[in-house]
Amino acid sequence: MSERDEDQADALFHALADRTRRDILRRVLRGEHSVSVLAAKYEMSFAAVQKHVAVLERAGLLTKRRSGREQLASGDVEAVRSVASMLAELEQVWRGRIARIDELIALDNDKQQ
Amino acid sequence: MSERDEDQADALFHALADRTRRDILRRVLRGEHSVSVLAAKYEMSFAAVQKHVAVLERAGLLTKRRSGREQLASGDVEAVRSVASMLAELEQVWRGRIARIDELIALDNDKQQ
DNA sequence: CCAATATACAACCGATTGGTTGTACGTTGT
DNA sequence: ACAACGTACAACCAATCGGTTGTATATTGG
Repeated sequence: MSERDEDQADALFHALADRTRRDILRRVLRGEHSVSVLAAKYEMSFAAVQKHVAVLERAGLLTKRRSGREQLASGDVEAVRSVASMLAELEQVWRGRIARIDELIALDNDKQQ
Repeated sequence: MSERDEDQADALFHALADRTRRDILRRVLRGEHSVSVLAAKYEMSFAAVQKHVAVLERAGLLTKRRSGREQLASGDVEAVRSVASMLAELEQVWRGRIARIDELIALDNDKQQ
């Protein structure tokens, strides 16, 4: 695994490790939302929400599109899938362990016969 | 989604948002490793690695088992799967958006006929 | 034209993070 | 018995995080 991939993984998991950001992500996956419309949903300053959006954007989990004075944020499902595939990879590592255990059991059965 | 679930999600994503911890998780998913054996693999102090293991343990991504003076850590694939299912849920949110777009297209086609 | 709106960004703050060293304590091998 | 080993945990530190307020800039509606 390359250094770039690890940086990307750091950014993705970090972005997801905050409930406000996960909630923003759910909203923008549902459809486009301007930053100020998003900000209105939370009991924190506009600037705070804007920072959360920026973290999600840097991780690639959402993209922004200008429309007049508004900035419309939209969730990127491909980035979500890339995280899912990292976890699938981890599960594969675990499957290898089970396969090795099964192999040992099989060898043991052979011996006993 | 309950507050407890959100706390758990915070802990899980935070635990995964560090490359050393992801690497430790890969190793312990492959099989049991003592904390000191894990510590030997990284260019940082034993205490630092021990803290990383503790973060993974608190998130439920690994469990420890005492064996004499050693503490054997083992990865928990169920916790990995629970993260994967959170992402699947996000992807479902996105699918709803697509479904609504398709619906609008269908309505538009009806009008034009 | 200009007041209101939407955004961006810097500076600041307390809490948390990821690392260190040092100390303490149970377990083990000789 | 005791030195070496494996672990736990506290105290500390610099850097980052999640939040704030304040300021600047571009766009819009009346």
